[in-house]
Amino acid sequence: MHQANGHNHRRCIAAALHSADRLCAGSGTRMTALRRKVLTYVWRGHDAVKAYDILARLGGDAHPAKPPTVYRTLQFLRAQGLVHRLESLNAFVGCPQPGKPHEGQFLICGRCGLVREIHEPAIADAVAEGATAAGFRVERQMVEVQGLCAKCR
Amino acid sequence: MHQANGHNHRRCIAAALHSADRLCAGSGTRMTALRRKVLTYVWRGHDAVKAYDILARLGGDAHPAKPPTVYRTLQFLRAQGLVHRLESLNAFVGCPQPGKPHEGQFLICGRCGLVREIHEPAIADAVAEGATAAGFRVERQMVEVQGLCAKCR
DNA sequence: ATTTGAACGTTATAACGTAGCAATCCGAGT
DNA sequence: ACTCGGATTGCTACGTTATAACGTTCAAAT
Repeated sequence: MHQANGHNHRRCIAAALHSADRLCAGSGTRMTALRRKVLTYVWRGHDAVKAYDILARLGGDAHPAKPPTVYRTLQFLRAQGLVHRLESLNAFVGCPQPGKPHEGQFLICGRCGLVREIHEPAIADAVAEGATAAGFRVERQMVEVQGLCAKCR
Repeated sequence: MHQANGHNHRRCIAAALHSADRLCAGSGTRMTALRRKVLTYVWRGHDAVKAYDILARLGGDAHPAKPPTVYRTLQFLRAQGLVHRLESLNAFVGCPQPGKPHEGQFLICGRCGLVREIHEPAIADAVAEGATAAGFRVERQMVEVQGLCAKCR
């Protein structure tokens, strides 16, 4: 436990929480207990998390949380760049390098659920160029790749 | 009407229906009245269509259609390559060049809703290369760009 | 201590999508 | 023409994803 996939996952979680504190301090926002709880759960692994799974984790059975609680919190975390939404899965994943604004690309393993975020300028540039050639002004790129990760292929 | 955006849109619809007949004939499937109706509605313009909008159009108010009818039909049209799903919009759009299997990219205008499908090998290649470099085996690429079209920018 | 805006709670509902089974259609083979 | 079997469509019911609107609490700054 905490050692799966050849890495100490506690470090991943700790790094995410640390980045969160840093970013909130920098943006004049607050890293509250709820936000920390949600971010920690998003980082329970390197796969994507469903909003309603988070929901079920908050408050337990007796006092379940309501959808807006989770969606608001996720929106905050996304605004800070701490979490990304995967459009093709309707799910969320922690950003391993928050802080720098970036056009990330996501590799999604259909077998084990692993989500790997990469930042290839060649991809972003090709997309920007293709869009520009078609007369489009780009505001946001969404690049998601379904496939098999190195371990599962 | 039918002349908006500097083109005769009836030709777009006619071309889509013709491609549909051709593809169905080739694949041993049937282009039924329902499928024709849905495809025609998807092609009512060059923007994306929501499943429940199609639903509302089928059967009218007195005898409304049910969700499975529409989703099944859309799935069929997607399998034939006649329609694509836009993951970032939860919506559907007609494919202007059905028949050839392809890795398309979608440019979505946030102002007028126009969806333009492009096929830039440079994008597909860059994505494939980035994924391969990360050890991933690519099965499906999803590239969707939000922005402003030439007219709206 | 009071103010004030952010954060969180709650109810209700909208929007999106699928499982499973029944009825019907339609074309191939007789 | 007839019938048989698979494809297609209809339907009920339900599951999943997401947001609107408003009330309450909390915490930092004056």
